[in-house]
Amino acid sequence: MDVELTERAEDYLRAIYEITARKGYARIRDIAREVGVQPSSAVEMMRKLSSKGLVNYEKYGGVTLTEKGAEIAAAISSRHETFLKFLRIIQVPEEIARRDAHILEHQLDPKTILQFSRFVEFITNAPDRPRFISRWMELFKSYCEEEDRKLKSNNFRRR
Amino acid sequence: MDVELTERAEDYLRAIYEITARKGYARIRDIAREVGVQPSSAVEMMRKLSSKGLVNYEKYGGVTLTEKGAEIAAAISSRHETFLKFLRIIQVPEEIARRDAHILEHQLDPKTILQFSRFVEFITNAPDRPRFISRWMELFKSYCEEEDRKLKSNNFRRR
DNA sequence: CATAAAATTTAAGCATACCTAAATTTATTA
DNA sequence: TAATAAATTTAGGTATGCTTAAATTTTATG
Repeated sequence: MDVELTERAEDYLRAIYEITARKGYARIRDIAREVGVQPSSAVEMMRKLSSKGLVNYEKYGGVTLTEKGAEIAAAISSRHETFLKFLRIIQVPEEIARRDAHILEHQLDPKTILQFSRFVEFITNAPDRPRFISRWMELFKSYCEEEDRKLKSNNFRRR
Repeated sequence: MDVELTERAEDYLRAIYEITARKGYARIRDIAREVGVQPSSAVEMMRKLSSKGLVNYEKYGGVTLTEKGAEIAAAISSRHETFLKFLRIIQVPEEIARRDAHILEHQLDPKTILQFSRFVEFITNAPDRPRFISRWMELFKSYCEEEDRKLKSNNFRRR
């Protein structure tokens, strides 16, 4: 039942998932742009994903996800969201967070991913201790700002 | 000044760093075992790292890190420690944490790594708020245990 | 010290995934 | 609708990093 996927194959799947969510299907060109490769590379990967039954791909036709492909892509996408939220919590700037969430979403042990998502859940939704949590976030943010100030003044001294 | 390294090259550097810390030098066999490849693959990588001036390598001789190599390896190793500590904080089991720290130590943006280490610092060393922090850890741990109990009883019901 | 065992290296090959350039197909527009 | 433009595909290559098997070198032992 389980399909072995390379990190890169997962990147392509998530890309297709996001594009099809927007416009119903994905063209080779869209996929290539999203993943950051040349169209010929995207074609190559479509053949592989198609042979694994994860995408519907016909030469010169639009690409869509099969049921199996969509299921896997949704899981990847959900992991992605978890890591994005997590990076925001630890105060990583938005643009960097978006980039690095892509890296985190691969390879980690399911248990690790589970713990990441519990952390996010604990921080954001902890239902009966909101004051405690908001205090945590507040303190961590102040701590980071203080550290940033230290960094800046160090840089200044070095020049 | 900066050297471009693949993820894999970093793995080898850290392996050599750890082995030499233990016994002063590393043999091809040690490196291969540590990285989890065949000796011939390790030889191949030694040639590359040597050509970049990161390791001292002579055919049939022990491998050591150059000054530059040691500097880079130390940075990688420190990142590794940060992620290991982090995974422990979010209650990832030790064995999995050791494995996944290797994955996290690559590719992430320096700012992201900085924020991870600040988080660890904040949780473990926050000097003037130890009661608050130990309370945080305690609460998060309870939360995870509760969730684990839920998982178990769900599994039980499904059988 | 000769020889057997162990370690290392070389050689040849494979898989992934990327690229450019040329060929082909599809879409657009004059 | 014919010609041109855009998109896609194919072909041929490259780089990384891995493997096994054979050759070589080093180390250990009878």
